[in-house]
Amino acid sequence: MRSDGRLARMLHVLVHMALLGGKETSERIAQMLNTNPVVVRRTLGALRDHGIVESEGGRGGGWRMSRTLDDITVLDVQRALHKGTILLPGVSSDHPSCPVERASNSVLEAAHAAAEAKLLEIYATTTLAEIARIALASNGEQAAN
Amino acid sequence: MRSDGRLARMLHVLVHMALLGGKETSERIAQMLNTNPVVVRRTLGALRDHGIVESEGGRGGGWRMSRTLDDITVLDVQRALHKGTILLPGVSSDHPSCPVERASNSVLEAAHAAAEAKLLEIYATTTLAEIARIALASNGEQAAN
DNA sequence: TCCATGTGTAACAATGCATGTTACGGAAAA
DNA sequence: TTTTCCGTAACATGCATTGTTACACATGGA
Repeated sequence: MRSDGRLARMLHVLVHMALLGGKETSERIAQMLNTNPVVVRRTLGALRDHGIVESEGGRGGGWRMSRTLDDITVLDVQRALHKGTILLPGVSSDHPSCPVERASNSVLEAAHAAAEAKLLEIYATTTLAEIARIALASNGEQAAN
Repeated sequence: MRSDGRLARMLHVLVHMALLGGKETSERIAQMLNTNPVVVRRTLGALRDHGIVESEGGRGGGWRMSRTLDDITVLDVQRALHKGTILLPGVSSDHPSCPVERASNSVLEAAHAAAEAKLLEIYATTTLAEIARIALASNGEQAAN
């Protein structure tokens, strides 16, 4: 299975933006994420469509938080980035009518559903404010990245 | 995140092999999985290295179960196919020294660890015999597929 | 009005991983 | 010796994320 670093990156950058408090350009955010501005716009655009951040074009434009860190959960960010389930069961569809295949798939699906429920429970109850608190507790420095 | 159908495929084929009771060639197993023999050898080879199946070369050779379905858990198969964790947190490593990135990663890692624990609990307590029972309950036919 | 500085988006290459496929070499039984 | 298997290397393929370039559009200031 392969990783998708977007959720981690967005948590990272959202906390930074909130701590910095103002407006940030894609260029500056790209530096925080060690990537380039297009990737930032692409990913932050999804968050904008879900009311987490706002963007402004033209000179003096950039990105700004729409809500406070208290009001954003990890699940909100996850939902903005991906629709559907987080974990995918990895079932097989070689012989859809085979009862053995169906039984194998159903067992895996049930297991993954249970794991996903656990994940959702944690995502839904973890706010970005808590991440900020952890970060500040481990290091007083804020604007660093 | 991306799918990996090997676990589902191996559960499928192992139950079939046990129900059929004898020895199967890569060719016949490939038909069960709607693929080709090389993929079967590649994947079953990992199970052989973990004592789940045995292989025999030459004329009349093929694959045979090393244990009964009661004695194989989903976790055993998972472990044979993949080393390490099942779910990967999808962390970021853009600025490893940044406390905000570290806090984000640690939250995600903790959440995934909890989800993985749930998954492991189910995998470890689900035997292939149970999958066979489910399959047989839904359809009396055994050798079909 | 012109220009500098932003976002928005299309288009494409690079990467990683599972999977599919062909082509061999080697082992064992008839 | 020939047939029938497995074992493996060496590719091609499909798909999703990420990186990159290019260009259209918006906005504020000189």
